[in-house]
Amino acid sequence: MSLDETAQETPGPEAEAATKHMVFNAAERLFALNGFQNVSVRDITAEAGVNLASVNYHFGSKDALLFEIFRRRTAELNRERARMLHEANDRHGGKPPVREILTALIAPPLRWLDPAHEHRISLQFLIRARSEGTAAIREVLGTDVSHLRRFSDALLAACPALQPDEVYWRLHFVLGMIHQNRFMELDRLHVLSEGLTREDDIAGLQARMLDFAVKGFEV
Amino acid sequence: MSLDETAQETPGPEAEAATKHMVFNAAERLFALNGFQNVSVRDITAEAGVNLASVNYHFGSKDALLFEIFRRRTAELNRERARMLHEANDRHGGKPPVREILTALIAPPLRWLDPAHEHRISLQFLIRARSEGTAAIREVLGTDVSHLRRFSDALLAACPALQPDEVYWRLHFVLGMIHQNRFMELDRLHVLSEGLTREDDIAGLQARMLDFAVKGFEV
DNA sequence: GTCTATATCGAGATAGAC
DNA sequence: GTCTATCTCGATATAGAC
Repeated sequence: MSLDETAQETPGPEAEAATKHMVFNAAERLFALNGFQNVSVRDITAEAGVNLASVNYHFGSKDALLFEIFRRRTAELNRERARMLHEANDRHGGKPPVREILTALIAPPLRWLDPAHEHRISLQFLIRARSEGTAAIREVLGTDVSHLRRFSDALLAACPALQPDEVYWRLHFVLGMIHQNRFMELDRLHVLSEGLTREDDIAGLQARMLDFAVKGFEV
Repeated sequence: MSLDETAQETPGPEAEAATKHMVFNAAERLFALNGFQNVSVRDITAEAGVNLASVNYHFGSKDALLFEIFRRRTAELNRERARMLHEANDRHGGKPPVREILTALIAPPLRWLDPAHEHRISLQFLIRARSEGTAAIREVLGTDVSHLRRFSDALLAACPALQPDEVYWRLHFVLGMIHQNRFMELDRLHVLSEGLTREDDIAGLQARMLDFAVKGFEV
């Protein structure tokens, strides 16, 4: 009486949800690895082991599928970051130091990057969607900065000696460091360093990124 | 007796070269602004004001055209960087300090970013091609690290107190900062800072990036 | 060499049977 | 709800006229 088999043979609400999830996960994985335009609806449904029409039935269109993955993962990542920032606020009476703020910004995506983390591929998807995404995604990225503003405001408060534009620029630099964590760039680093860099040592990477970024905010 | 008109009406070797150049420039511009897959051969030839078949006649295929633009611009950028590194070597007896090395890495792409520079769009193209490019481009990027190695070697010599893997990671971070200079990211920064950041002040940006990066290499 | 017309292909979306 | 078969479109590439 395997639940899986039962679900597949007598499709009920669970089976519908299961199919939708399989499409979602297959699409995210393929988009992350090969890019949006290089992945066809046929690739996705084949990888998921479902019917060709599933994408349009469950999501409306390939574009809408991409957008829904982007929305969900962005919300998840931002939620983790916001929670860490909130906790840092609580610990420091509403005015956390730079290192704590940057930790809230950096730690969640790096946690996702861990080979043991279920969202390792989601981070690759998000970084890719950011540059290759559809017009709708670029729209959102370009105009909705409310999430980032929590961090820039915190940094402004933590760096009263700096000109505000300086703070924004340095935050911009840190974001560049975070976006550099695609498989492609990490592989290239591995080749360049001839294996010296241990890309799977996430704790070490986080410590290095934080040290680098925090130093950049000094003076 | 306009040379342009003559060239168009009696196509000679100059006209052929002119057509090829127009295709090259139109393609680079459209690829940089809209991405490779979103630009059709029809878009390119229409923008260039030439015949639809020109792309295949002069370059073989759309893929080959992309690769040729990538090759040419990469070579130009690397040449500028290598020259600056070479000059820094000359000024410091073969062992330049970190700031000079990072200047050689950062200054050329930032010069291209200047609105007054003829290669402003080429830099956008290069950053985009790096993430969205074809398999051939990713191949080159992933395996050919000879150009980067000149910089990592110089940094290793300039930072004897650091573990080599530390140096490679920090170089990786700086590359992330450089790749963050797409129009999209700069526009987003402009929105976030509510216009405080002056993205067209390239000298200021270079000073800020260098200060940030050099601090990151301290200790 | 250039251009028009077209061959060929693969994509996303969908109608209709079950 | 699911799946098969198909519609329709837009892409690259190319053959052949000039």
